[in-house]
Amino acid sequence: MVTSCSHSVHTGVMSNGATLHDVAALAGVSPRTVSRVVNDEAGFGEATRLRVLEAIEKVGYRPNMLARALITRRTGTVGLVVPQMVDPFFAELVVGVQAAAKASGRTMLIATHDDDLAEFDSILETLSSFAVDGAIVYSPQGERATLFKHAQRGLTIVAFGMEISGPNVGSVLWDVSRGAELGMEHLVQIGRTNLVMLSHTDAVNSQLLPRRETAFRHSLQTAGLEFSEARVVRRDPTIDGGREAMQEILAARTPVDGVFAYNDAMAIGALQALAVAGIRVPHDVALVGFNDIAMCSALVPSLTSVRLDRSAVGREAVALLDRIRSAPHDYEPVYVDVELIVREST
Amino acid sequence: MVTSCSHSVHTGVMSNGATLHDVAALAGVSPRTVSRVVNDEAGFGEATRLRVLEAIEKVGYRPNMLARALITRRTGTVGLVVPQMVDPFFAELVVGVQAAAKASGRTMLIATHDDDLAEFDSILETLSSFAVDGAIVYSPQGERATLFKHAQRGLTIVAFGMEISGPNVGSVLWDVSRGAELGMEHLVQIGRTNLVMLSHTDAVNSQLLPRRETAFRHSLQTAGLEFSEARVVRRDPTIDGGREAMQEILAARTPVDGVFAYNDAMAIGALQALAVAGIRVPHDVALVGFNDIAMCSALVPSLTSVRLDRSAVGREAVALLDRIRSAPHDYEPVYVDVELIVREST
DNA sequence: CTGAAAGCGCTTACAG
DNA sequence: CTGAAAGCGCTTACAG
Repeated sequence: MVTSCSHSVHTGVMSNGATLHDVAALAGVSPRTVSRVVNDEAGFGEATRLRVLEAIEKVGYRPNMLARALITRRTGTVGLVVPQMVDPFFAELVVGVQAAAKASGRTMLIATHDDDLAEFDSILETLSSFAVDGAIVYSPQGERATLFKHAQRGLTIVAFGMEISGPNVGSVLWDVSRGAELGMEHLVQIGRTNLVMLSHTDAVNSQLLPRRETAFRHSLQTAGLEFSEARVVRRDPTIDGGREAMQEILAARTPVDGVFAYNDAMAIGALQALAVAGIRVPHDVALVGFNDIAMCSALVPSLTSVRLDRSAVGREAVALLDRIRSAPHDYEPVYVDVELIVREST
Repeated sequence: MVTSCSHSVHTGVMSNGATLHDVAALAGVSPRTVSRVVNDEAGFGEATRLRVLEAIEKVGYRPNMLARALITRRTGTVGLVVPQMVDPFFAELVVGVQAAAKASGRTMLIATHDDDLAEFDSILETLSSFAVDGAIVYSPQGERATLFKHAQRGLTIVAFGMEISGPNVGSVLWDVSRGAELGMEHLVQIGRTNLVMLSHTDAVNSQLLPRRETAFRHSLQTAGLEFSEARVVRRDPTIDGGREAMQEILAARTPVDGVFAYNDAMAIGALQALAVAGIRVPHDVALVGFNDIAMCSALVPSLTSVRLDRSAVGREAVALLDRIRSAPHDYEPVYVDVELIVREST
């Protein structure tokens, strides 16, 4: 009985090739029976099962997922697509989704689109062609058409941070406005009245970005505090941007005892500018960040920030993916709570 | 002539299915000819080509990579496997490899193993079964056996940060010891004589970690400075760990005017501890970090650090992958230069 | 409890 | 310049 692998027996390298046929031949059964054993289908004798298992072991058989997926259209894999990983917010989001994917027994493959729409499209194309069980995505600039296109072609998609739903596509969001209000209410509650916001340069043009600014204005109004344009300074959402914005506010001698930052990076920059200027946090100025990246608790003083539960986000995304797959109807967007984590900076 | 797609014509959802056959039928040619056009094989008339292209457009045909890869064993995809993404060092390494992969026309799929060997093994298994063109990996704890196993089964592997080579596996490294020496030589050169090191807790047990400590001792010796155990404090390689280590040194009243940190996170922690203690950087104490994460230049004072060129690392890794694939012989490990980036902290 | 046949969507020799 | 046949490695009805 010949039981050698199909490929390159003589090369020595890459014993890549044992197939169902090789196992079947060695075990003296049909490929169909080996398939049954491999997939735990039941409908075979215990003796047969042992013989097959032994043969599998002997030839080092591993099922070819490509062949399997070509038929079943399932791979036990989910794609995760984010803009980038250098921002800790996304790096930590990945951890949350990863945990959920693992818990559901799936391998997660990650890709980054760097806010490039063509790249995003190409990534979804690749994931589609690999027959991933679904894609969990953070769309560039909240772009929708690409999502609908791939969903319509058969890719199950869950989008983060934007409201979208339709055949084969759903979304998981968090209430950014509510988060911003929590931060602002906290500043008011601890007695701060001269509040400023360090905002994102693009906050005026984008679909998604202005929500924190709107919440800032709204919260001032609710607290009976006065708003003026001088109280919002916009820069890149980075440490450098935050430092510059804070310096500009100090240079303009705008009265300030409370700062709300677009994100934690800007808050860290503000912390530096305040330290250099000899202004004490929180004694003279209280400071609130956004996202609660891991570094917030390691800063001196540690930073009060708005947290999104990334594990919850991951769980909800994977769960929604499964619901859509089992019945591809429209699903309501899922909301995940945000909370304010109060630390030394306030 | 019937030209409808193979699947679920009546569902409306998921027009997933146009195949070579559908295109061929519409264009009035054989599937073989469509395949030629799709793959730019040449050997067909211009008129035929146009007719096929039109048909492809009309039915929305996209080649099924699963079917193609089942035969060709190639996918135009490379896997990147790292421990995690929360450490900016890895997040930034991903950027470097991503750029190189894109430049070579490939899509990169990333996975994280979280230093779990079983997870690492399973990820390589998945990548293998997807027939990626190769895997670029940062092995957990420098583990080798898993790499050899998958390489032998046919997966082309390039490993980071460890010396390994063999059939189907190569490596790209950087000289950590040299980097540490550069940092130490710089501290000595600017006149610092009381040097301490903030080291990694596990630096004593591991294969990879002790190199920086060894370089620290060696550099002291070269400079004619005295070494004592009190001059090395080990903690978690985090901001908190760095702060604690620095605080311990200050509390012990160990004379110190120069600090070499295991990585940038520990250096940031040290910066905080020094600031709280009212010690000026670099006037009283000079500080050198390791890895040169992006944040180094945004700190106040900005942090001198040992930089690894992540773009170069990415390029070398992808290039080595191609060389191994084109001729799977043993290749010498590739070394990438490290350099010291001097900033305000020294 | 088990197997022979068809086929997933494509490419690879081979023949004209 | 073009096509009919075989087959990549597996699963899915179907038959016994």
